[in-house]
Amino acid sequence: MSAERSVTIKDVAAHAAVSVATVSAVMNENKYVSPELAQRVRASIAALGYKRNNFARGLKTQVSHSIGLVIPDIMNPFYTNIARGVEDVTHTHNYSLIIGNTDEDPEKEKKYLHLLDSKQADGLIIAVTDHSFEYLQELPLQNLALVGIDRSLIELGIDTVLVNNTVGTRTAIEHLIGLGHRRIGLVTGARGITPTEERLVGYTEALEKHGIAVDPALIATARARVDGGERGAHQLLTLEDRPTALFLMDGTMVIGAMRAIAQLGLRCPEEIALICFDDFAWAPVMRPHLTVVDQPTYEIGKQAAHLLFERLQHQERAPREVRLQTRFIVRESCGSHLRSPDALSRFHA
Amino acid sequence: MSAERSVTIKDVAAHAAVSVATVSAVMNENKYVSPELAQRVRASIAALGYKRNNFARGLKTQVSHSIGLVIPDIMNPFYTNIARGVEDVTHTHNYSLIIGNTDEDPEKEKKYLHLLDSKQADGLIIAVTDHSFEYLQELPLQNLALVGIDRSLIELGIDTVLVNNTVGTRTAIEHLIGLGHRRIGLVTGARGITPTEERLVGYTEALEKHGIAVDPALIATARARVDGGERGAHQLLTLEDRPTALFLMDGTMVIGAMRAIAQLGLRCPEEIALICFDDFAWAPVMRPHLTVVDQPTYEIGKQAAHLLFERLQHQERAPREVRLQTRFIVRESCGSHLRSPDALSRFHA
DNA sequence: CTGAAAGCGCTAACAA
DNA sequence: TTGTTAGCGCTTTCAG
Repeated sequence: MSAERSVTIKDVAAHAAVSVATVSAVMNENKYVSPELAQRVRASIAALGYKRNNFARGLKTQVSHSIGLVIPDIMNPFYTNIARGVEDVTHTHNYSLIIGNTDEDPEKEKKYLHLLDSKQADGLIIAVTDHSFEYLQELPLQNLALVGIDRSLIELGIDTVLVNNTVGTRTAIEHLIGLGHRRIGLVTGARGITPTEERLVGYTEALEKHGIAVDPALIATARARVDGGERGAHQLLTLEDRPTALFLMDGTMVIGAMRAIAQLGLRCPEEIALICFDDFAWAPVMRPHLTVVDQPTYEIGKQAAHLLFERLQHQERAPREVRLQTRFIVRESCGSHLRSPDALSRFHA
Repeated sequence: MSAERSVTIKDVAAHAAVSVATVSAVMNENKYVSPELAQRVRASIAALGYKRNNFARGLKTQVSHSIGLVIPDIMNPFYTNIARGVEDVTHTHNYSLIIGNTDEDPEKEKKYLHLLDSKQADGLIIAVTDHSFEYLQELPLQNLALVGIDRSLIELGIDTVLVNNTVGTRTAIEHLIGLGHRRIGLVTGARGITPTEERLVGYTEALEKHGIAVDPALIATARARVDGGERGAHQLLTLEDRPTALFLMDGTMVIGAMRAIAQLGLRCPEEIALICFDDFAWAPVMRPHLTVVDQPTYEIGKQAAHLLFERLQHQERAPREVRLQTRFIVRESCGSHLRSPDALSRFHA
């Protein structure tokens, strides 16, 4: 069973009665070809249903017209949106997008990096699992353009796009403080990665600005998944002196937190206020409607892809770090509307 | 700026003082090579940091070790999970996964098909946008193994994996009927695609079985997105003789439906019962907790990928259609717990 | 303006 | 058991 010999550039040349060089020239539009010939060639291509072989092309040019996206988990809505953003611009460039989930496992990450490298991907957008800085540098990925997302890689001279985590967090925490909260619990994801550390800074800054001491007991570290959020929230909510508000670092964790709250028979926001990073379609349809620090996820992906294609053109351009703004969306879970009719009406507007 | 000439198999051969054929043989393990030589070759590979050029390899072998996944939208959790399932098995095969979103646009779909074809993807998993049957056949995709998901392609001799839509829907509708509902509204996605049509059959069967006439006014067709769900639900709920229950065909639409319900000031499930296809992490954290027809989405992706890799091995195997079972999960939005303490306790168990 | 021909790096006959 | 070599299909000088 062998598929019939697929049609090659030679066949097209023969059919159009020109040389292969001419066929190549019309396809690449990089040489003058008389209109008549060009026309004949195009007709032959259509007639034969010819499609250029990407292997042969790549072998010659060393470009694959594909880029990779390496992220922890596509099922996390944060990354899903990013992926969509990346994919949309990739598509407009007629490139293809290869996706790899690392599950925050450095080994898996390394494997993907090598896989994409051997596939001769032209570039890579990556949310590194931890500050694997040296590791990334050591990798023999010389020909691979890189763009980091979510975790800053600018110190490595790698283009990066992320959000202003510090400000986003500080704003939310100050809002809570303004509502009278003094014991504010924080459930973080993995330590050491940019978003966690920067948000921790925002948290600390907000507290200190208002003369509130940071209580380490109020900071739980957990897996950035539903179960992690549940565990982290549970841990904090079963403290003798439990917090009156909780800040979750991601949109999956907050689902776990709500489970923990329900399980402990607490009422949100009356007994425990709740704010989290990431907005999503169902946030407004949860009870209570979630107050969130929204990240422009789709835009992150888009910008990262733009940066990547830019670098593909201009290898030598200086590395850039793009900081996108978060948006604080007050709904109900922070308890604003309990004290301030204003906030509530703003939401319902 | 030219990256230094990358090391080739020739360099390795020279370094190890053997022929290129030997180097190739040890890498592919398809020929006997004496342990000493093999050792030497491996050492040279490591020493030189040699990585096989995928273009050259593919040009020769015509296999790319990559497959494509063409879906309407990765942001729909249904497809997100499928993608993850596909990706996981792709990864174990050391293949890479190329993703394309069609947005249900046949042109975009066609473009992706061609892109993947020209990239010489070894196979493709696809959720076709509509019954583009002839279209798919006409495509000169001879060398591309295909697997359909969600939409049945078995009549085209293409492996397919989907769920038992008819049974899933019938069960849910009968549950509603058992609860006393007689006017049950249906918000469908695009007509003509397998899931829509099969669920329509399930709906009809359930009604007819209980001697209830199908009222066309109770069936709304809409875009399978949040906004479509909202519009469709709104349309049905503003009928003079509005339904007492709503069945939504997908997990994004139901969010829209809940918005419509809230906007119309209706209480769910007291005034309007609600059931939808697809379960998701946040379904249990919505108020009311959503009663759903769960689809094993991750498993669909996994099975589809398995089918694809199987076909890659055995081109001639007869096409198969895999039907996975849905699971009816009673929570609160159907109103069961209002009438039946049993159902409620079952949920809380 | 068009064509001939030399590889790109690898695999797999075929020889030795 | 190992090596020689002919392409895979395309791009791109370089001649004409």
